[in-house]
Amino acid sequence: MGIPERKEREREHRREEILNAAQRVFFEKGLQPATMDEIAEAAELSKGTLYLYYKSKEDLYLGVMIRGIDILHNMLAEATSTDEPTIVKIKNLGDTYYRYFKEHRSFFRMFYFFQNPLFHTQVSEEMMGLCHTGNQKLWKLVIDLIQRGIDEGDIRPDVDPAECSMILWSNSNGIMMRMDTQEEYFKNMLGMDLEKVLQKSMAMLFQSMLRDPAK
Amino acid sequence: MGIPERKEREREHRREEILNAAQRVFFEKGLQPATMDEIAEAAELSKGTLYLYYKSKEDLYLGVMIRGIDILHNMLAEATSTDEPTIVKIKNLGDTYYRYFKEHRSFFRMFYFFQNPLFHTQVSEEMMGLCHTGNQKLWKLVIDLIQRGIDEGDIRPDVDPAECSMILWSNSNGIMMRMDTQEEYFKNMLGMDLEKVLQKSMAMLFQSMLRDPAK
DNA sequence: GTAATAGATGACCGTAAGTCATTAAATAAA
DNA sequence: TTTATTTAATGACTTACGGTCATCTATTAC
Repeated sequence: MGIPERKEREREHRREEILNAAQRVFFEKGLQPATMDEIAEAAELSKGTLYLYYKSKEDLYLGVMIRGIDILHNMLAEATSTDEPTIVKIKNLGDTYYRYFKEHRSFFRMFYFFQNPLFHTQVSEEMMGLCHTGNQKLWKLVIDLIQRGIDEGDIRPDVDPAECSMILWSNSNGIMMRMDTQEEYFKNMLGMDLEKVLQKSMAMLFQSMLRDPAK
Repeated sequence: MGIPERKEREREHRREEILNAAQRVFFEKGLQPATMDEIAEAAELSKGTLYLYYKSKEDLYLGVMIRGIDILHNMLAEATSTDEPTIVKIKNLGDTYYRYFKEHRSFFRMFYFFQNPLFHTQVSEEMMGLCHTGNQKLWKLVIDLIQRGIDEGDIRPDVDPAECSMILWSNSNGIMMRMDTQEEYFKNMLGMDLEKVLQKSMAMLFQSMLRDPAK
């Protein structure tokens, strides 16, 4: 009796197809301007059908965002699976997040939203759970690596890995958000080259984590 | 002929009244859920009248947000108009922003929005200009103070005041955003006390700015 | 007292998310 | 193979809300 299995596969496939369509429309128009009718048309389905597969527009949005989280996680995992010293890998994390920002800008922008609690009022428990899982995987990856740096003696033992991750994340994210929306503004108003600010600030933060600031 | 003047005063007064109503409704319900009908009712006016005074819902939102910027600016200005040493004043900036976060949470949350470019599609040039002006005043206050710290010799001369402000802002803002939305989550998942993380990270950043890290 | 102007109103419009009765297709039963 | 049943898909419809505008009202000018 393979019918239920085949149906389940078909259902999964359709969910993916809908997500593909949603991704195209979201990336082209943005969350707010994208309409369910447009997504339905892109998916070559009726609007009603979308709601058989996803509870709400926000759920669709989160579905796409989770793809973005996975991509980032894969990039970070790859960047830290080399045979370089741990301290170099930690540096790689920052560079990789910046590369993600440059290469997957649309995904990066989606993270803005999730940040804002006012915009997930219609999200299903399931999607929220997936988001948290993905998020946790990201944090774990960074925290574990810093812990390893401590264990290996390159990073000061009084550094708290979780706190340290938070600081690195806040700094890079804050600056990249500015780069995304107001790069020109900051260039003109304050003569700031945000890319340089990012590099310098990350270097500074790394420096202050090191046991031996000579290196 | 004082009639035009009186009318102008009345118009200003009504604009303020509408903004008061909008603020009440936005603070109670949030931007998305708040409706123009509710604001009109709170202002004891018809919806059409709101549009005689403000171009759009987003303009109203920005009007309220600008109040929040002004409050923050006043708090920062006051915190740095003491006769303490400059280096202490810089420390005060961070503490004051945190106090703002605690005491004016609703205003702090409004800043999320402005951050997100997808949500000001209906904003008037005028309001946008006011926002930028307010924003600039904030940056100027911080940058000038850091410059003074350099001039007085407490802060390393190779520090770039604008870059430095950006780093301090990114860090504190990033952590406070997390505190706002996910304080419990980070406490439970990673055992992080975000308030402590904020204190420690700010201390660390100040430290690395100092000419003589002894103090 | 009347005309002209400015201010306020709320019914109305357009749009878009989400629903649901109906239809179509696929599977199971006879 | 035909009929019944379950499952999937549809799109017209409902609801909600931002924004508009012809109409009405009050104020000012003449």
